[in-house]
Amino acid sequence: MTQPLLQQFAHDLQDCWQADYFRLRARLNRLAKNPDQKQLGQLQKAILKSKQFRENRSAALPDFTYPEALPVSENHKQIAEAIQRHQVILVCGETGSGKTTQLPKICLEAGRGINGIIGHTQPRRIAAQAISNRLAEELKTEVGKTVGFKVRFRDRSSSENLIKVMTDGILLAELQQDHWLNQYDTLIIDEAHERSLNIDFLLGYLKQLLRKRKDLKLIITSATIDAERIAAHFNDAPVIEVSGRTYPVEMRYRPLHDPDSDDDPLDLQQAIVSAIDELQKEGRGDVLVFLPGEGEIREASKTLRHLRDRMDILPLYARLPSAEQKRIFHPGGKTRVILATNVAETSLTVPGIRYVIDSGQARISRYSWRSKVQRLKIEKISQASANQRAGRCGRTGPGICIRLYNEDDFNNRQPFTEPEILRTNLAAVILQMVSIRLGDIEQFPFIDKPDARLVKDGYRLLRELQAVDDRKNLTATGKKLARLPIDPRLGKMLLAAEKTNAVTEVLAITTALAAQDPRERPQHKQQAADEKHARFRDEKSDFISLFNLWEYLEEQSEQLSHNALRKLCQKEFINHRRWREWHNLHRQLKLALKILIIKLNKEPADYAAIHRALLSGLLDQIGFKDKKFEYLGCRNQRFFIFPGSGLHKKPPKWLMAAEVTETTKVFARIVAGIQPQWIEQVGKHLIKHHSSEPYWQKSKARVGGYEKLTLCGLIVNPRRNINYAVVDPELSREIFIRHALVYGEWKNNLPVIQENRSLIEQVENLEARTRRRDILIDEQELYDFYAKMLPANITSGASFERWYKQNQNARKLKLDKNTLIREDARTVNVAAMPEIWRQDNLQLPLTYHFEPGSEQDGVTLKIPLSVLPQINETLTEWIVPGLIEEKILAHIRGLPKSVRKQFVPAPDFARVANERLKFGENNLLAELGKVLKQITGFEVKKPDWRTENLPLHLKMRFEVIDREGQ
DNA sequence: CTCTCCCTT
Repeated sequence: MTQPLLQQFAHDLQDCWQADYFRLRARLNRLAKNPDQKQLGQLQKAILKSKQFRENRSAALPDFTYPEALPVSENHKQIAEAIQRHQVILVCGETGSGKTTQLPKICLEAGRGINGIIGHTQPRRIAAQAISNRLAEELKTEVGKTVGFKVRFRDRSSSENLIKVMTDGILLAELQQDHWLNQYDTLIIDEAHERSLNIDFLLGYLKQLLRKRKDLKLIITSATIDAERIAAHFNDAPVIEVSGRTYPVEMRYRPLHDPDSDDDPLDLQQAIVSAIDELQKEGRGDVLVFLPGEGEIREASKTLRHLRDRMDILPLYARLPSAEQKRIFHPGGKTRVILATNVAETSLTVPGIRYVIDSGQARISRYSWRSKVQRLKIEKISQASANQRAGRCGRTGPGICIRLYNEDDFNNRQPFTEPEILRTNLAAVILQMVSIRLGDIEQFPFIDKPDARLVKDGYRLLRELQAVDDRKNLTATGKKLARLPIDPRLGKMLLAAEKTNAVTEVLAITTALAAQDPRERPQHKQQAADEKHARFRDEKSDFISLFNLWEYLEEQSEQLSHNALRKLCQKEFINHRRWREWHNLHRQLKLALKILIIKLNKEPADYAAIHRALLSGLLDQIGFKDKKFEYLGCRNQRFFIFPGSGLHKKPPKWLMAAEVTETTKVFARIVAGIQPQWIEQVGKHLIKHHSSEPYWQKSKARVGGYEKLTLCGLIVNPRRNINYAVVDPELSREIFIRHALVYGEWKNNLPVIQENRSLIEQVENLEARTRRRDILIDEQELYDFYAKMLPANITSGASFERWYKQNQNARKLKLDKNTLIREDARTVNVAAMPEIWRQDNLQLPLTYHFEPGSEQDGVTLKIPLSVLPQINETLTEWIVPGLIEEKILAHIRGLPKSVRKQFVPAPDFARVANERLKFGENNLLAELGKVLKQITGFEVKKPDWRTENLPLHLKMRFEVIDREGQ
């Protein structure tokens, strides 16, 4: 019963709308395994609805023709056939061939656009919008129906569209949601030769996708010169050449230094002057001069001052105030000389140019993975770029291009400009790739594979931003960053601002950093502009300056009409268009934050809250003022504050920079003063600790030490007190055991420690009394005893106490005397060294000290002042029994030589004499004299006895104590 | 101590 029904469904699926197909097929497969009547009914409805939708699309197919004047119209049949026959084709032809607008129509002719949408991508928003308008016009419909477009901030697309024009960035963003790009049945990637980051990523991705989606067609357009490489990347896809509708351009090479002439080489400015002279002889016509940068343009406009009454000298670069840029598109009566940067090469088309002068140079942005700095150096442009420049004068009639270099130079140049992917930081691309689980980036089929070190560096930045972990997996932060349509550094600032409660301020600032600066400085009104902008300026932070500007403009835009705001912007030197961009970006990000449930703070945030959040995205762009005006940054990089900064005159000790770029010098642009402690806190995960000097910190009963903190080589804190156990628990444990337990340098109330300590003191006292060093087991043995007993995590008094209280085993730490006394010293005669001195009824304490050479060495008798007169000094001569034999020996040895020789060997005489003496009875020397005479018959005369050279420890010391115990 | 190409989610 269900089987034929399922077959019918499978058949009907073929006629469904592409975007539904895969989803419905999956549902059908599930039901085939596990049939359910109710769900089958629902599926049937869904299939019918989708079929109907597709039929509607088919019915909406408009009639169209190809404009006869366009070259591409001649080949439309050939191209349509190629599309039907191949999955990928390349169409190349120069500008003016009409390929951009006609290709979508050719796709319709080839039957595309019904099952799914024909997606057409452009590098620039303005172009996408203009092309969709043009297409809608040619197809006699309104934008938004058959033809839609979608760019940032503006979406006029829907599933009704047969053709959807968008920026390549939009297609990439859609990839995040729909990895299969199921809503499209055809994709046209236009201007692929520009090889932007977006295009290279798309072309790599599409190569993989085409294997999985055999129904998807891909058309790539490119300049002829680049076509082969791209075709090769797509398994030698066919290349269809479409002739351009351009006029011939005569090339003239006028190098600065002519090898055939003895003249001195010209400088660039002189060369421009003579080129203009030469071209004027060819007849009237506007001139477009390509120069590397603003500086050269300013200089050239000065050099060409003398031509001003005959010609309009017009600068043209991206940052040019909008009023000045408009003059380019509204020609006056005079001949125009337009001094332009690369903007005029691709982004802007200057109408009516007859002559081009090409300096052959451009500022090229290159990111150095070695120094992590972006460089903007003047370089020689490629052949492709030079040809593009020359082509700018062949659009309305034959033109002449003067190259300020020679033909050999041209022929020796690189054929193509290096694609952006080889010379930029890849963090943002990698984040997107990881987010859509593209697997190993090394395996990704890029047309030009970026250097492994560049990929590694991109991961490095993502690690620093905590977007990926050590194993290159996306973290929770990384997932959020991938969903924010902004540079990962800036996204990170926003996420950090949630924690510091400064989202409102940081949102305004990050969007300002992502957009272009709306502040204008017209060449001749710089001072006036600076004065107007001065009131927003903050002396500590350029970021705050941006926020001040934001607040002002927001307030004004709420209060004023559109026109009034425009006028205000003009008066205040604010580029209104850029302000709109900033505002739109802000709105878009605010919405994205809302989706992530990140709330904006109502209360103003303070400086620290704002800048700590900003710092989290700029941790590798910090600097320390090392010399006057010169900063030392990460990896020993030195840099200067950009002169346009509000901090330029008052440089702070520590700063962070939104950008670090090398031009004539390494400059930090948009900077703010920071506290080094913030770096320690915000950059915790990147800080390297260099610990040193562990020591026993008696007051805290732990091991203290010091550490130096560095971040990417920069010393953030030269010397910080630390708990050493955190960095080296093993060593700390050793030090703890030695000082706290072995040496007893720990005050505490734990009985086991107290008892062990007093036991050790007893044995030490024994050593003092017996004047020996070898009774107590040595320190190492005591250390080993504790080390064996203590768990590895005991590193301080506190951790010891915790363990001791919780662990019955800890009682085993109790020492006994046998453990403490060395085996060979167990038979020490202690009685001969009494601790109490007795005289009649008097009992006084005797203390012992063993430190030869010291005043305190020997035996000390403590006598209260009150009993001092009662002390029998004669008795004290006998010192203590344990020392008397040594004292006798010393006395014998102290005798004059002639006397002394009667008692050789002296130790034997001392021993025998001692045996015969009665300890403590009468005067020691008198008794000794008697005994010696008994033994030898020799009488020692009284003056021969010397007492002054006797070692100190053989004389009783007296310590008199007054009533207060002093 | 003094200045920078261009895009985009």
